[in-house]
Amino acid sequence: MSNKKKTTLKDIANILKLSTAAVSKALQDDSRISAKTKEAVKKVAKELNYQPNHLASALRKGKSNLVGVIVPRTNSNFFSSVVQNIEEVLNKDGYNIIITQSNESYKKECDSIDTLLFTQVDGIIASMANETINLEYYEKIKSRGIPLILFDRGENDLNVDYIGIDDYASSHMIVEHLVEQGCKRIAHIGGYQHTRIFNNRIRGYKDAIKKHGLPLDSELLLESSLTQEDGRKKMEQLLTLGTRPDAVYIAGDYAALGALQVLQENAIDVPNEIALVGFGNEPFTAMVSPTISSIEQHSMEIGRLAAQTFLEHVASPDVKQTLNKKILNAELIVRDSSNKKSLS
Amino acid sequence: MSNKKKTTLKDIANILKLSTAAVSKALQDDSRISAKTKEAVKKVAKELNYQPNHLASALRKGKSNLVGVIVPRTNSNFFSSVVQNIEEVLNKDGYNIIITQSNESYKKECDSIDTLLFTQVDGIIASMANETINLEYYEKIKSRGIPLILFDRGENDLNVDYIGIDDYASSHMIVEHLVEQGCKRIAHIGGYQHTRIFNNRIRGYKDAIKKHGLPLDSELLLESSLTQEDGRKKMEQLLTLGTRPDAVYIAGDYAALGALQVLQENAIDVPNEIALVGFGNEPFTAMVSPTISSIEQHSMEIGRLAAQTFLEHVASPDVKQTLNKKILNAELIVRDSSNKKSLS
DNA sequence: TATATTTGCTTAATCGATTAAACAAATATA
DNA sequence: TATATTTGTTTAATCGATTAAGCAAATATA
Repeated sequence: MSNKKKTTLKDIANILKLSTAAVSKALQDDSRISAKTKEAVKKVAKELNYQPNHLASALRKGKSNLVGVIVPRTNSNFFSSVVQNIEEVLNKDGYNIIITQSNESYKKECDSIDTLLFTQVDGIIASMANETINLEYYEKIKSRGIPLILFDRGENDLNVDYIGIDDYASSHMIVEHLVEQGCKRIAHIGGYQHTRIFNNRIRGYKDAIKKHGLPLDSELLLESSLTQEDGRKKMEQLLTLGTRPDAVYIAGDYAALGALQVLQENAIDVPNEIALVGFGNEPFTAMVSPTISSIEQHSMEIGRLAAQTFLEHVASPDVKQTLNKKILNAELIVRDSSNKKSLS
Repeated sequence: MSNKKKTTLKDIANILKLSTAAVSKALQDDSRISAKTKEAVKKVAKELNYQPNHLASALRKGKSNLVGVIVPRTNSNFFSSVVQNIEEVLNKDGYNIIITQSNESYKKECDSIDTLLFTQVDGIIASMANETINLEYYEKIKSRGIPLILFDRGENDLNVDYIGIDDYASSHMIVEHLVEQGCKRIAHIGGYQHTRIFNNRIRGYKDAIKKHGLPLDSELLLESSLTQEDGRKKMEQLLTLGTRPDAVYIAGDYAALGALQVLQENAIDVPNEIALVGFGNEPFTAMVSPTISSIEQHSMEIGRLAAQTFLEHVASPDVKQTLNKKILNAELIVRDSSNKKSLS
């Protein structure tokens, strides 16, 4: 029925009365094998539909040509796009990727790391879950001696390569933009303080507010999980304030969407009464009404750089990994939710 | 520096003056190994942070405990959710999954299949790319003798397990609903005719239209790639008709969104002038204004069933795979875009 | 012609875990 | 006491590909 027996080097060798070594070398175009032999081997290999057993060669060579990728989730455009570009670059160099999602859970992330190490990946490219504070499992990757590259959500303490945007500067851009729009009381719904990137956004927000001589009111700065639901909650909270803000900068697009919905339910004019800026440039920000201003993080470039960084490490394995940051400039996409001029 | 040498069975054996065989068996709790030995082995294994080499055991056992998953893309809520549930079920049984995306490209899909077979996966769970017509690569999976399970986008001709919703019945539900809303001229922007599920939706649409004695006008039935952009195009096309439809059923949510935007740009009242129904119940259908009615495909259940089906095959490997369909009932989520009563 | 080099292949070890088969020692049964 | 069985372990083969080392034949160099 189904030709279940996979053909091996041995099968080819038997047919041609050769050793498996000769066959192996022939398939690798070794210079010490004659042209006729190579030709014959390749012919038989094709006829028998020979597929090399990856497990065997990986075991022998101590190299699996697989790279693990860990993302918090795949159903966001940012991560999906990063992954796609990592794959594109690595495929060209003969690597394949294994994607795992942590679902923002620390436990799931640890499991993912174990799975990937278990599968003997040659390296790991990861963006950390929101929950993750304990770096023990990431140290495990390092101690395994394979390259670890972080993007977007990273940690300086790990002393590995990192690719991301300048979150601090992004906050400045946003505040600057809102000030230009005439906003005088700018709130920030930020991510978790303990996550480096969100902390940087918060710092950027604070410094930019100070720089422009605006009120840095503690009730204007909220910490959020940045889900759509929590965006709603935090916006409702802001609306209960004695003096409402006239602009809200939200560190994630999903939360921004939730916030926008609350504003609309309360018949608040966006952007004129309250302007809104999100972060991440998820496709839906351009779909909803009003469209939401947001920060483009250059996911494609991040993916490509992460992959290239891995390849560099493979090329020179003796170079010890250290903290090596590649910071990209983010871009503010101004849309209706914060563009008063275009509406008035 | 980094303890690069991974500890192997041999290391443990040397320390305890045992054979690797005894160590291997001790770790597997073999009944022929004494309690003391087991204890000693496990203690040393823990101290040395022993991690079994998956490649070696997979090679020897002829089983990798890896399952390949192929999806058209990961940045859709449907596929992301299916994948997540597949993973959940399989992890419990000691399997790990490798996700690959075809990006709706036939070539990429073939590459994915090669990668997965190369990685010696124990089975493949897939949803086919839109482009895919040639089934040669899928036959390759079958001839390899490993289980192949299809979901959502499948093909009867492959004679394997399939999990999905009843697309034909879903179309009936939608048409029925629109008729109830008083619509008399219902258009359908469908997917590619050659893709089975879209074909079924088209057949369902046609039959339901006939059943209700409505006009089955060829200009009301359009074939689309179902991207947001193409949704726009096709809706613009419908608006140029002499007699415009009073309802449009679109076989994908992204295309439905594009269509909605066109309607809004043309100041057409949705749902009263033209009602709209999408397909897939992507989260954004509940986010946009008006919210879009859509079909919920029970992604979680599909994922779970797909994984369970794989496990069943593993449990009884001698059972030959045949066409075995598990069809779930879909659910119509009525929202503002097609609910005239709630608005008037 | 004698020696050196190249060519083309084979032998055998290796990667690390698993497992069938063998075997000695301890214990049980007749 | 002699034989059978159980217990606990070792030996050795195996999975399939790779590769260092070896070797004979062909060709080149002195």
